[in-house]
Amino acid sequence: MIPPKEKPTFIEEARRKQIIDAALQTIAEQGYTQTSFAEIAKGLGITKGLIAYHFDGKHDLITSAIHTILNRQGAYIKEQVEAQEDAGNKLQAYIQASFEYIAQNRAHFVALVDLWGSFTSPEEKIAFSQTAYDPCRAHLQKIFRIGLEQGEFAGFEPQGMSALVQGSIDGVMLQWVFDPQAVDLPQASRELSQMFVRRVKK
Amino acid sequence: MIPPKEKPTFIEEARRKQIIDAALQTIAEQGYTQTSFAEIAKGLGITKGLIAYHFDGKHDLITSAIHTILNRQGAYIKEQVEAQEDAGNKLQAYIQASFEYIAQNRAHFVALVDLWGSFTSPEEKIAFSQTAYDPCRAHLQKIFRIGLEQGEFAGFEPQGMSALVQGSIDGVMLQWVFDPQAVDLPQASRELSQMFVRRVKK
Amino acid sequence: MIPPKEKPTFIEEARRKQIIDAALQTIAEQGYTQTSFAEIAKGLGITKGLIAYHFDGKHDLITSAIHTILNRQGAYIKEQVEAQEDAGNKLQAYIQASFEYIAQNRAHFVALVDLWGSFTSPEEKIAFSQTAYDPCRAHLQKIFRIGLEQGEFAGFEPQGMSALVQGSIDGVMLQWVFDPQAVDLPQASRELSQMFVRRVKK
Amino acid sequence: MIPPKEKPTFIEEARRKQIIDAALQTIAEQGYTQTSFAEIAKGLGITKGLIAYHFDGKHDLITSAIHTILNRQGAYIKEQVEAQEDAGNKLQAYIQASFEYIAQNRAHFVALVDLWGSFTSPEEKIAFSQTAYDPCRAHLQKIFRIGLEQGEFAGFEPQGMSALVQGSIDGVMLQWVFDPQAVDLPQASRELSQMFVRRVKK
DNA sequence: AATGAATGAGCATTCATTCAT
DNA sequence: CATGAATGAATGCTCATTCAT
Repeated sequence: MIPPKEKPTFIEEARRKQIIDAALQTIAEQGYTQTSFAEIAKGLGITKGLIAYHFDGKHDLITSAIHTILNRQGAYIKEQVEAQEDAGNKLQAYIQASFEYIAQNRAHFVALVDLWGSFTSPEEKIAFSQTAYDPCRAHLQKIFRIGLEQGEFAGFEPQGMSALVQGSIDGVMLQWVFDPQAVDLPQASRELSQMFVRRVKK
Repeated sequence: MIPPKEKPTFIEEARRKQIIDAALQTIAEQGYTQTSFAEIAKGLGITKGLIAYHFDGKHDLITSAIHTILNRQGAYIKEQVEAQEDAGNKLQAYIQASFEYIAQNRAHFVALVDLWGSFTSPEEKIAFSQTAYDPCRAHLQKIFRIGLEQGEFAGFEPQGMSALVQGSIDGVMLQWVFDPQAVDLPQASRELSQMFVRRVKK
Repeated sequence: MIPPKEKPTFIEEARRKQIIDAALQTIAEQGYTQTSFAEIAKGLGITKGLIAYHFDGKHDLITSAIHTILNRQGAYIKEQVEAQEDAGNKLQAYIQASFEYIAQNRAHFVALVDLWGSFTSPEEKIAFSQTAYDPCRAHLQKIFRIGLEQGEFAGFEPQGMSALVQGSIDGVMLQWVFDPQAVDLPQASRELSQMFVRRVKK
Repeated sequence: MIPPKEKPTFIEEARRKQIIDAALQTIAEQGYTQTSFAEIAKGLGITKGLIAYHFDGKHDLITSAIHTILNRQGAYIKEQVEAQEDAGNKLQAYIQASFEYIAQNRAHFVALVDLWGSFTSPEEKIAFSQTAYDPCRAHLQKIFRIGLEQGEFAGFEPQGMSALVQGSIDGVMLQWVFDPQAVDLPQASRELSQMFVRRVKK
């Protein structure tokens, strides 16, 4: 009897992480369409067969890579937000942490933007959208609800506002990802957090 | 004397437009990486050789498609902005026209997002960024300068603010492009234009 | 009733000649495999459709081009040989005229060498061989027979010797065609004609 | 430290040799322009992808094939020449070995002639010319210098004479390659070696 | 006589994937 | 675990050829 799912060994996990990081770097440098298994393998000094061995096809690798990026960023933001007590400071922390993480991991976001192109069907795109945006918007809504409940915020609708905040962060980030000289990121971070904090506060 | 560039014939222009539109539709439906000459040709009932005949390679087709999208949107926004007299209304018109055009041409923007993935080198990405963003940010800056000169606006720096406004529009649009049910576009349009108009007015 | 073969009009002949010359130049410059109808047409300022109109396919154009080269060279050599009275001088004239013509029309022979590659089947290759070599060897044999009959030449077999003379000319020419600096053509011409005249004379 | 070039495995080398031989045979039979990866693969019962796997593009395959031909012939000639003691016999051995090798490997030279057509730019042609001719002419010059130093040869200039000898061999070979019935190869071999030996001897 | 739009077959090349070792 | 040989489908692109105008 073959067990259907062995728990991954240590070396297995290490390899996967190593391959994902190499993939992200290659995608950031050369673009998704130019990133083949062979290209990733070359950068690691392994063979492309080994990548196929550790991942269940290209789709699995890409999906894992995306989750890695989003999880790391999500964890960083969560940490910063939880360090703040009141809702206004939490919102400010959310926005500024988002920009901070992006600024320190530009390659990840260059890759992420490219990876959007790896989804073909509308269903995949919607699934990716939910993976990427839903946790973010849900986090923002939670902050908004805390503020509203505690009487610190007022006069807006949490769901719509979460899309606005997240969108503003992403849109500004995008310009910077494409051309770092086009946007002054710290300034944009300050301005956006001020604007939105003012907007939602009583 | 041989003229270096004959003016294109009527049928030439019609075919190019037809192929570009088909390409945009196919990209929107199936994604850039799945969009081959064969796929586009199949949808049009022509051969892929004909596409190669009318375009100087895939890069030319993609570039032409991008310019088509951006030019059409730019023209629409310009028209709406110029219909307004004072700077505040111009800014509001810019934001709302951006969303209106996107709402009516979702496929174009689904395609546009995918086409980001068609650029491989950092140089190409920066070039694309400038093609896409520079005219938009320049237009916004012009509006801001008018408002500042006429004493209608005050207390901000036009260059940074233009990146913020454009980024907020794009980021919100992006969520809607990926999943139309995730964002209430008209509400986002109103909210954003109010926020930014308030921010820049004296 | 449609007449099977109209006699070619003046403009028809002029066009064919013009196209053949352009084809030879393009082949010499860019190689046979890089020489498309479109390339030839571009150099002439006409369309590739017109080439197809005047020639019965690519094979016809190539064949015509080869005949043009060989006829021109053959006529020049014949003229030089006939200007000489005795067989030894005729042989010398043949060899030196061969080199002279080649030296003044290098592009034609660059093209000719490339055109060998246009024949696919062994039958075509043999046919080309006969077209190219038979008249030359026949001409040489005629000179040899004159010399033998008049008692000027002796001690060899005309058929084999004609292949040797023609081969020596062609082989030396070939090195010069590939790299003009590799061979001193006038010196080779003198040396070869001296060697062969001595060999066949009594 | 990563070694820049691993030594090829046994199977790798065997495949390369197999593919090169099949390529030469196909080129000889059908001509260079008709010889596609698909055609070569079909003859071997493998896929064209495998050819692309073992060779770095068509240019690499062609270059390897040419070197294979020239190296094999060069080795054979060298062996025959070195078996002779004095310069006159070395020269005779060179000429006769050249013809012998050609006679036994006609397909290789049919292919070689066709492969001239695979070079497009003048630079490539000159490079090929040097690859093909320089070692041959250098070998001949070495023989000539030995003869001159030992007082066996006299009255000629080694460089020019080497081009003449090589050219005569190639030109006669060419007629035979195109049409084996057009030339009596053994007779030509004897005649040429006699003529040149007489010419260079004191 | 000449054009240019259109075709369709063919090309080298790329690449995720499979699998015996 | 890891390799490297092998596959086969797909891709962008070229080009001689056809034909209505």
